[in-house]
Amino acid sequence: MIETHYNCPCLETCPLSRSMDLIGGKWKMQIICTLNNGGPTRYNELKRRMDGVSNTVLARALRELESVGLVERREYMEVPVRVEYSTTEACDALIPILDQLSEWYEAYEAER
Amino acid sequence: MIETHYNCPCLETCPLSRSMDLIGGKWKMQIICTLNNGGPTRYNELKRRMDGVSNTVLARALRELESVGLVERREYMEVPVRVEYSTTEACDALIPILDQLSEWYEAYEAER
DNA sequence: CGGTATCCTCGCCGATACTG
DNA sequence: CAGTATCGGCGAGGATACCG
Repeated sequence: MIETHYNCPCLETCPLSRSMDLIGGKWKMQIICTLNNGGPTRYNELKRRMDGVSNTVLARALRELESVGLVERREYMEVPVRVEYSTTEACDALIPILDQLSEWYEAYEAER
Repeated sequence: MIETHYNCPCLETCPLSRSMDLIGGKWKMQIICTLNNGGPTRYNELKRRMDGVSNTVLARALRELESVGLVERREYMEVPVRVEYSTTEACDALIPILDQLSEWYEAYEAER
């Protein structure tokens, strides 16, 4: 019998790892949840709701999420300027999966 | 109209964040995938299949996964000693969700 | 209001050597 | 074989000040 290599598919191209590259950071899931719950949200309002995040970090995470198409940034030419962030369709498709992950954790914790 | 606070549920007790505490590190999902694909696996065999992980890091991740009940460690009193790692039931319940996350990524990537 | 610029810290990750 | 001990770097995360 020839020794087969059951190498983990989670190497360079693993879609699971790639997913985590997109939503893995410390705040990204929280941003997604907040935008999903509250709809389009202005920058400072988002920051208030996320209690504890700094400007540097929140702005960076938002830019990254926007650059990969998970969050949409809309700038309204008012004075003072108004900027609203919201989830994209690609992001919305992710929500049910995150919900299941939450449910899994609740069940996991209940049995411990 | 009273201003309601749609504060993100993803604060201290958010099950989503707690899930990530369990499986978030750099290698943990890969360990889970490998054990799920290959069944009970010995330490060095696991290390080989995970191509690139060091002893320090793999052993640490395995201990953490074991301590939270996602991975089981079985030590057989042979000479030389044989140790096999496998997924627990709680971990198995997670697999379908991770599969969905992978599928989401494939769809996401296809549309970009 | 909605950020950027700058600097810093801390802990994850890892290489290497060693051991029961 | 299956790890632990030790040390180090490096980058995500963050505090603070400032800007268009």
